[in-house]
Amino acid sequence: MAAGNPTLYDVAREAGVSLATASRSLNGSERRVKDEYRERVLAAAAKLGYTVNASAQAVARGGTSTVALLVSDIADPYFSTIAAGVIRAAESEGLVVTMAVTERDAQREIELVRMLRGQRPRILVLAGSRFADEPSRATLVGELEAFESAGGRVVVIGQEDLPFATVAIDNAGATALARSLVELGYRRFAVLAGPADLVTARDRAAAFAAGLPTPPVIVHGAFSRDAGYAAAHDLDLDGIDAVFAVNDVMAIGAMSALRDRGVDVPGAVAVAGYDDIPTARDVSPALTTVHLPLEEAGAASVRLALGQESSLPSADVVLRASTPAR
Amino acid sequence: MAAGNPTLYDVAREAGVSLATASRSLNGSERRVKDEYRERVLAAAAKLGYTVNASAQAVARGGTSTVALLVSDIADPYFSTIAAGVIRAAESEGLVVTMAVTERDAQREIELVRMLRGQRPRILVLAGSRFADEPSRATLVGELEAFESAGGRVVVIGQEDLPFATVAIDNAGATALARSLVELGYRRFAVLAGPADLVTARDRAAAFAAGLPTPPVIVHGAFSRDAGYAAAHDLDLDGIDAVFAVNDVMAIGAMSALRDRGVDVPGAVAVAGYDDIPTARDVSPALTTVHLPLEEAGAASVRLALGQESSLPSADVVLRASTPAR
DNA sequence: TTGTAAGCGTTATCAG
DNA sequence: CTGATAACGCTTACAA
Repeated sequence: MAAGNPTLYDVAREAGVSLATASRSLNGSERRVKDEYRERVLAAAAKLGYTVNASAQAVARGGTSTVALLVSDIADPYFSTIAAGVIRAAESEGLVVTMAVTERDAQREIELVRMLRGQRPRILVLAGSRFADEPSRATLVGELEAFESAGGRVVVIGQEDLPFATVAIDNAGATALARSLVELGYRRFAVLAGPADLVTARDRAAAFAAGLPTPPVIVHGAFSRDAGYAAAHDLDLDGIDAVFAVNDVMAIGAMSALRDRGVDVPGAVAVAGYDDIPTARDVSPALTTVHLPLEEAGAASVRLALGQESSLPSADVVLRASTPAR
Repeated sequence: MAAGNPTLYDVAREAGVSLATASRSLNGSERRVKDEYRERVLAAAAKLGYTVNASAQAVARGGTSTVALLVSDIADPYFSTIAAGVIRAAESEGLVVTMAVTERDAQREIELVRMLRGQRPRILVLAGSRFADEPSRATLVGELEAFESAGGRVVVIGQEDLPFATVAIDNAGATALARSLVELGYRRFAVLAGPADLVTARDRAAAFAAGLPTPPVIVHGAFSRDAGYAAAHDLDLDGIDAVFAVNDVMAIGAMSALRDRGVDVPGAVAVAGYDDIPTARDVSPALTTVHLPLEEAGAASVRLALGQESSLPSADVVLRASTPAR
């Protein structure tokens, strides 16, 4: 029974009409086929279990209906939330999403862009912050420009550091957060700043410092939960009354480390993060953070690519129990 | 400059060879082309910025190199972890992943399977538990059988309730968990059991009860964090000393609800979950749960489809601070 | 409105 | 080992 898929030709034959008529009834633009034929075709298609061959369609039409999404790590809630938005918006436009993971490797990212280019997606969405002074940056930009000049649209979710349409993720909210914490009575801050050359991490750390009367202690590390844990584990807490991690997963890792060290949070030191991932409200104490409209950003990226302007909610400080008033 | 992509024909012309030779140098099977030609082709391709058109390739070859992945909700850590595994394994085989989201809607799932079938993926992975007595089940099975008889492979991640290759997710670990809790001294249990007709939820609740000397209190609801919160919010705690939620996100929601109610966890009641999602260890108290090898399951699904048998680690009980000895 | 036939970009067969 | 050329499944002028 390993039949292979029925083709449009099979359907046409079964329905007793021409290939063209079958095509028009099934996929072609509106109302150009006599109802009787159309119905016969539909019936034949159903009977044979026909599904259109998207590849053949793409070749014939000279383009696909897919959006390619490139993320750093799909298991990270930051990206999976963005992905959810991209998929939701894409589906509502009848587009299918193909996805790849860079693992924050710039070289790998370029290879993946090339591979995804091969799919001829309509839209290519790049989520995930870039590293400063990346030698391969020019190659990446060249690849993306080639994609656009061949008719594709690229959209970046994150910072405005690539010359393409971008859905901006607001990192300046860290300044407002810093001010809020100062207002609550905190004075001596440590910042778990992530990688020194990751644009997002750098921007957030800088924005946070900008909201402070005096410079914080800065600790670098990776951008992950485990790095947050490690940094907080080794942190010299002397005189520190609040820790700001440049993203929530680090902040949550840090809270775990402090707990394991026997440090009272928020009694001895307060903790704050950035992103407002879903679990931020479920850790104990619930995590103060800056809410980012990530799902919306994902959805906005495909709308932007389609030429539909849409505005994002702002990034708002969310004060929770991890930073009570002093 | 809106050139459109260069075709293989362009490359061949630029290199001064035939289409066939260009194809063979770039994609065809190994070593059949004189080095000089091959190099000329490679150079021409690089110069023109050629990338193979995957759709055309698929039409010509009669098949794609993609794996289609269907999940209930990509923002849920359970699925995003599985997705990470699928993507990792797929990439290592040179396969690209396309992905869609069912939102736990059986009708939608069928539509998506049809749409994904249109992409002619090599492999179709279905993650996400099914509902019992689904009237549309037969339709789904028919669709999947058609896919297989046309040469595709379907793999289900979850329970053995569909007649296809499946990577089993072990729900029986709930019995071991129950026994562990009894051994720790707990006696009166409440189970946040999720939807009564969701196979996974039902299996876990039943398996848990099977490990108990006396029947627990059962509360149904949705399978989400918010449902866990709601259920725990309304739960009659009288005489209850431990709550088991059939997945971690519910358990974590429940912990938040108990905290909001002013109930001491684990002092007054202990809480346990299932899955061992990454945040399970970061909530406070850290959550006792059953560890599931989700990433591995995702990766195993594509390996299984490719005929490479691979075994999964077992589901293990992980005792943490949310269930101290009584 | 329908059918014929010419592509779309690749691969694969089959002679040179 | 190379090069014409016929598929592959579908869309879309162009004719009828």
